[in-house]
Amino acid sequence: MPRSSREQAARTRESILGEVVDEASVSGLDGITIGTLAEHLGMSKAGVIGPFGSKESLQLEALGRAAAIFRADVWEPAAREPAGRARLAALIEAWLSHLARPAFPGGCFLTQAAADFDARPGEVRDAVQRIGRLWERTLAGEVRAAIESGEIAGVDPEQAAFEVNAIAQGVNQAIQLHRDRDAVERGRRAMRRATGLSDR
Amino acid sequence: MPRSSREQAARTRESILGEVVDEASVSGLDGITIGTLAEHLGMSKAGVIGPFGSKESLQLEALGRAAAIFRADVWEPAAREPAGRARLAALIEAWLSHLARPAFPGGCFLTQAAADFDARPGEVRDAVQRIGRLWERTLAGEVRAAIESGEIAGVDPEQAAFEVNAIAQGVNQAIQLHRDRDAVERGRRAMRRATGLSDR
DNA sequence: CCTACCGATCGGTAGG
DNA sequence: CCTACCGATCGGTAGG
Repeated sequence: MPRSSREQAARTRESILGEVVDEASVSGLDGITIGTLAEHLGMSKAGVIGPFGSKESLQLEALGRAAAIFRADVWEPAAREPAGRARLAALIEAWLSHLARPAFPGGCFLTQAAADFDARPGEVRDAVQRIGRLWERTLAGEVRAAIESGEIAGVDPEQAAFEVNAIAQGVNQAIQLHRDRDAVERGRRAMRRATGLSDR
Repeated sequence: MPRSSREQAARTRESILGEVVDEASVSGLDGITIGTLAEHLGMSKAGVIGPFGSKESLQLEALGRAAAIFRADVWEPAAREPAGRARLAALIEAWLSHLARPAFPGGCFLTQAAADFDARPGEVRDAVQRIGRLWERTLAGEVRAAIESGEIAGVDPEQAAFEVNAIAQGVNQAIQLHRDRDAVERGRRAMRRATGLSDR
C-alpha cells in the first residue's frame, strides 16, 4: 500500500533537513552547497532545493530544526524537574551532555550559526538573534525562580544567564577545537558557580 | 624616486592581508573569495593570489596577521605592567576594549576562525588550535604568577584561563549578534571574579 | 522527484 | 602586476 504523496513529501523534507543540519554544523550554515547535499542524499539538486525554493529558506528551516533538537536535548529534561535549584542543575547537566555527545557532528549548531551570520544582515541573522535572546531570557528566568524560592542567593539573573551561555561556548570550543574532554568538568564548575548552585 | 620592487611587493602583500583580515572577520576565513578581494582592492584576481600562491596560504598568513593584531592590542599593554594582579587586570581591560572597539569589523577574528575550522582538518585548523592553546597557556601562567606573588588566592589557573577565554567569546557574541554594549560590563565582572581579582 | 540546462562565479594558471 | 583564459561548481529554473 503506497504512502500518500503528502506523507512522502514530508518524509523527503525531513531527510533533507537532517542532512543540512549535520553538514552545517561542520561547514557552517552558509558553507553548505546544494550540490554536495544532493550527492550525499543520492538526489538531484532540483530535488533538494525544490521543496524549499531557495537556499535561504533551506537555511531558515534548518535553523528551526536545530533549535528544536536543542530544546528536546536541553530544555525538555530540565522542564521535567521542579522550577528552582533542581531544574537549574538539570539544565546544566543536559546542556553539558548535549555539548559532549555531541548532538551535531561539528558541535553546537547555534554557536556556529551565530559566528557565521552575526556580522551579516538578513533573515538568517535575525532568526539566530531571536533564538539566542529567547534562550538567554529563559535561562535568566530559571535563575530568578530559584532566587525567589530562596534556594540560591547572591546572583544576578541576567549576569548568571550571560555567564552560563558564555561558558557553554567555551566548552564547545574546547571540545571541538582542542578535543579537550576535561572541558565538561571545567564547564560544570563554572556554570554551577555562576548560578549560585555551588560556592566555588 | 621609485621604491624598490621588493619594497613595493611587501606593501602590496600588506594591503592584501589587511583586506583579507577585515573580510574574513565578517564572512569567515573560508567565506572570502579571491574575486571579491580583487574587486575591493582594485586589483586583478591574479594580482591578489599571485603573492601567496593559493587560497590556503592566504588564509594562513591572514591568521598570522590577525594573531599579531591581537597580541599588539591585548598582550602588549598587559606586558607593560608588572606580572601579577596589575598585569591580569590590564589584560582583562585590554581584551574587553579589543572586543568593544572592535578591532575587526566582524568581531573577534579567532573566535570566527575557530568556529569556522574546528570541525575541518587541515593546516588552518592546526594553526588556529596552536594559537588558542598558546594563548590559554599564557593566561594560566599570568594567573599562576599572581597566585605565587600572593596577590590573589582561591583560584585554579587552568580553570580561570578557561573561564576568561569563554567569557571573551560570550562578550564577542553579545556585541556582534545582539549589539549589546552592556556585555562589556558583564564580561568585566565575570572575568574579574574568575581570576580572583574581585570577590563577586 | 528527474534530466538538462542557464549565467555567474569559483580558485587558479599561462604568458607577458 | 595585468589580460585572457581553464575546468569545475555555484544557486536556481524549465519542462516533464
